[in-house]
Amino acid sequence: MSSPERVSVRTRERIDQAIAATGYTLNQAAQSLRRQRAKTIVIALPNVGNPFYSTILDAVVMEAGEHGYGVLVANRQPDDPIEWLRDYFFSSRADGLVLFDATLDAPALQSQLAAHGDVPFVVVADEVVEPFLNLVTSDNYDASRRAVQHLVALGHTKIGHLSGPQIGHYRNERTAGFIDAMKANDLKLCDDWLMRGNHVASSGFAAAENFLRMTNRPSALFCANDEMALGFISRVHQAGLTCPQDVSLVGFDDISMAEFLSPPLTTMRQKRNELGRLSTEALISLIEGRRKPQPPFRATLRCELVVRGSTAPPCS
Amino acid sequence: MSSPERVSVRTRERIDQAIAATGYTLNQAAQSLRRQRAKTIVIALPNVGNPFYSTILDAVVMEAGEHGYGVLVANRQPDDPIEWLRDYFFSSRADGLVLFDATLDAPALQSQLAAHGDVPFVVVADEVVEPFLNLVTSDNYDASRRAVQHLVALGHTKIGHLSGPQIGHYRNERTAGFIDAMKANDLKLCDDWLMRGNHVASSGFAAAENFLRMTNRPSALFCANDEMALGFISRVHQAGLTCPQDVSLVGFDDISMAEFLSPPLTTMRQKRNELGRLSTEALISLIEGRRKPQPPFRATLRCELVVRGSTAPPCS
DNA sequence: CTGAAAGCGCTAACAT
DNA sequence: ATGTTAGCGCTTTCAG
Repeated sequence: MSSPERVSVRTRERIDQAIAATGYTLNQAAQSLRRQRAKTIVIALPNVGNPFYSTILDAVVMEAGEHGYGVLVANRQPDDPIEWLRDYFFSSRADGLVLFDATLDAPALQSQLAAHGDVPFVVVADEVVEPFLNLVTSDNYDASRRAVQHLVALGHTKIGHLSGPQIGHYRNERTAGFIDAMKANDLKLCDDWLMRGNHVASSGFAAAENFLRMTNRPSALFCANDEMALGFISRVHQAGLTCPQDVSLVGFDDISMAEFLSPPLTTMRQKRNELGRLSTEALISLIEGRRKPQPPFRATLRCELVVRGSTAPPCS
Repeated sequence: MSSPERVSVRTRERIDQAIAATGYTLNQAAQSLRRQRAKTIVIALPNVGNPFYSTILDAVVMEAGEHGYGVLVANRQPDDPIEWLRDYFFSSRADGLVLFDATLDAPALQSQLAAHGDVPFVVVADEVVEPFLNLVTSDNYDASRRAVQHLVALGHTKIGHLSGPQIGHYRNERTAGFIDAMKANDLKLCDDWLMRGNHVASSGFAAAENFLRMTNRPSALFCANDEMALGFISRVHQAGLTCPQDVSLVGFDDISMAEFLSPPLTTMRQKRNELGRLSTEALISLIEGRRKPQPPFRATLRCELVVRGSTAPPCS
């Protein structure tokens, strides 16, 4: 019975009593079958083990729960990720998708899902993906500019960048922001100082090897995420140099540990809770038809610079 | 059709063709309803955001996926956690539970679930919970002893301990292992050196405040997890002391970042992947009746000491 | 080996 | 305001 209003108060009471007495619970499987709605969403992550994603997952689960939705985690992709995601929906296991993986070909997925009855999905990514997709993102470009600005304000002129990977043909927003900020400040972009990592600590470690071999080193580095900054500091310390005396470092994300690193990490905080909450809320509105699919849902969250010990004026 | 053998090869072929042609996908909701099986398990975590749990979640999702099971994440508990978990099962949303939260009253949950048709569940916890429950755990007691042994071997005699919280009336295995190892080595247990934290970095930070105020400080500290060790180091460095010169530190877990801390953290590695995989495998066996509920499934995984830079012989 | 039919528990539509 | 019924898509049983 879905219309509580259609029944008299007295009957309602008797029903409630019976429910309490017998311990009745609605059978979700039957309801799903009948309603063609699973009250479940899927969240697809490239890697749950990553502390950045897990906090978001937290927020997604919270928000979904408040709307009575369960959250299925889809962690890794087999050979054909799109095929695999399709299954969740065509088998009516789930009503929608929060996609945290720009390495998936979102437009292709879109057309796949549309072919079988338009499953709504929301992308959470750093890149500004196709404008017809629902997207929640941070102001990566602008945040990166502000990160550089912070270093410039401290007096740095020799600034390097450790970027994340290039995703498909999308513009890497953080790298773009870095480059434009350097140009805006008339600072030289040295090719050697533009390094590429893949968002894990070991790639920061490797970049530091590089850094240490340089004869002309930058006095500051803007890292595209905190984990790479962590790896970088690790190697630098190992070589007997110290941060921020020998090199200032700005990270990105503000993972929970950033505050407790040595030195505490200056970083651009992403509102990860908001990313998770907002995307889930939008998805559920879409599923329940409260929001029209056109125009696409778009949200950009502002990042916030958190100044800690890893940045200081240059030493020379 | 569930018995592929009952049909002739030729018919089978025709069926497969039809499937390919029409893009048929099995409707999970209907199957669940008919079979009274959701092919879904629930994983209950105290906090997904914690990097320790998220890696395990990773493994659980993997293993479940290989058996065709989906994984629902149940993150936080409302007022009555047991009531709330019950719902997943009585509403036939899920067939079993991996419970990563010893703060839940597992025996009470057990009886609740048994009342409504015996939902199988497996507990993953550090404490040795009731022997009639299915449990996957690490050899926490023994691992802690070995952690102390490592410090003793380096020449430490003044050893402190930063413990995790006390869960219900269970014995804190790591603290017990620490105490027994100290006794076995005829080392003095100083009350001041026995501190309590709650597994988050800030509690390690707070413990270090304490440490710094001591007139007679231990030369080494065994922390019940890596995050507390991180917080501890952070505060100690801030005070101008260094690790391991002024204090040696052993952590527990070997979270992915431990290797990249400054100094790299010596720690007891838990096989978190195994914890996740094994518990899920056992749960699915239980669900599918391949394993009999009696005797309970019990597994204890050995931890492994990973020696890095945060431990050294005492300096004086 | 194949076809037919009942029914899992629910909801929406219709009848009273 | 309440009662009845058909049918969601599947599996299982029973008949051919």
